[in-house]
Amino acid sequence: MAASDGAKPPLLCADCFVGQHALYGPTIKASPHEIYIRRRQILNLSAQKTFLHEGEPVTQIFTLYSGWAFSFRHFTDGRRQILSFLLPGDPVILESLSFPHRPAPYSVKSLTNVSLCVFALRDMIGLAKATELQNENLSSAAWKHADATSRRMMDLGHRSAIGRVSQLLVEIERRLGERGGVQGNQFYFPVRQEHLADALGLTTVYVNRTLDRLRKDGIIEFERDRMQIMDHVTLRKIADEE
Amino acid sequence: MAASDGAKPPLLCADCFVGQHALYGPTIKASPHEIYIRRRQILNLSAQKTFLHEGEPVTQIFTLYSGWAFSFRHFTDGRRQILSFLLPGDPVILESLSFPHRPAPYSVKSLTNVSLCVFALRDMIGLAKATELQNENLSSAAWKHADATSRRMMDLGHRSAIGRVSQLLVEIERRLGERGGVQGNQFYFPVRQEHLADALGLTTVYVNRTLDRLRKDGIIEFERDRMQIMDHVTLRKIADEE
DNA sequence: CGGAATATTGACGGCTGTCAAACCTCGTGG
DNA sequence: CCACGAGGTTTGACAGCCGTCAATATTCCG
Repeated sequence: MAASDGAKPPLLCADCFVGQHALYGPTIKASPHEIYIRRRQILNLSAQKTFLHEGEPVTQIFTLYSGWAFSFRHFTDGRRQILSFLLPGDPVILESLSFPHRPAPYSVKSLTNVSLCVFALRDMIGLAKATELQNENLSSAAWKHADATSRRMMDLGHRSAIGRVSQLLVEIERRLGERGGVQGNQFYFPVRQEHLADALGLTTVYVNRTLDRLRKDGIIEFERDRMQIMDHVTLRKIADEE
Repeated sequence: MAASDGAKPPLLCADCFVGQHALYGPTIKASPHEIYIRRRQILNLSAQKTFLHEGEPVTQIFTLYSGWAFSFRHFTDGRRQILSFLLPGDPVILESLSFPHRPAPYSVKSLTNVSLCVFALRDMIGLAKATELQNENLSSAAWKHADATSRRMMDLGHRSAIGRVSQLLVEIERRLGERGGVQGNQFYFPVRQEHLADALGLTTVYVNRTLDRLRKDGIIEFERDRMQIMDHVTLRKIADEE
């Protein structure tokens, strides 16, 4: 099961459920000590803390052990675009493994209390080069992430509000489900409507109307911090077609 | 001056104006032979040919010597998103240097007749690793391209039609100008309104109305294959603010 | 308990898509 | 040299999605 909000990582990486599904999965299974010795610290942050800043040099990368976060960029006029939501187990700023000398292409902010396992970028580049399997694994993850982000950005210009919202819900449920974060048909969802608006290129008012429509049509149920999907088939259909 | 539509590259890379401004600039200046021996062929294609296919393995990368092309992806419903326009001198599928084992993340199609200098991906990876300066140059170019694409995709959700069109025109004029492709305030522009629509997430009808508005306001002039910018200040202002 | 953050609802208007038709340009074949 | 057809551009009428502005309700948290 995914680590819940505020939970602390185990002392030894060998005992870490999250790590075995993380970017360094191949290594941690074969030799957890290799990860453990590279973990520089465990960082516990409260909600609403920006711990990676767009444009600044990147010297550390992270694994989000527990809690939620999100990556974002600012427009010149101050609005922000949320690029992706980061769930427990997700790597943070993985791109820097491929482009170690480039400044951060986005900022990252905690949405809830989070625990982060911190690694020096230098160490992890060394690890990546150590074995071909691990290198392929990291490079593959970086590529998939870039691909998914680019595809989502594409969608913004072409889908209706209800399609965008549905797509995001389907994606989040899938990603949470892969790591045991879904109970029955509901899951923890600490996302405000303002965050949805910033992620989907909508206003909070229209996000609210769209969620309301999905609720009135019996497709979802939700309250603060909780999302429940009542009709997966229809939600997926809307996500694909609208 | 940039190579014009249909022009053929010189026999020797040492004589190539385009190459000196291309991704392998540092090497070609110091030692043009290093590039020349890696050029596998010169490929001449007519307009409307797709020469790189999304999802297929990448074994060759290109420099677009003359003519225009564009990169794109398809949505499940058949619509397409143009990711970027490729101008004379631009590298094609540069990302593969960073992710050599990944399939192509997009397709590329010629807009006019084009001449392409073709290199084996393997050879260029070798070149990149040969010197630190060249490696940094290539990595930097790949990163900048990814950054620009991501930023443009972001914009699509947040800017009005006239803002998007203006931004694209400003960008194209800038990129063409950097390589001598602008005469006075006008330039060759072999882009159909349908392509603009696919790049900007609009319909052709609305692209037409938007261009018409810019023309009636005295900001641009255009006809088939030619674009002229009459009022740079206002165009830039619209591109930035709307 | 009080204030801040978040969610909800209503009224209104504009931007943009859709559908359709006409027009124009260019290359091609007769 | 003209006729023709395909591709591309332009214009009109209309509808609907979504933003804006504003007010109110609700929940959270100190």
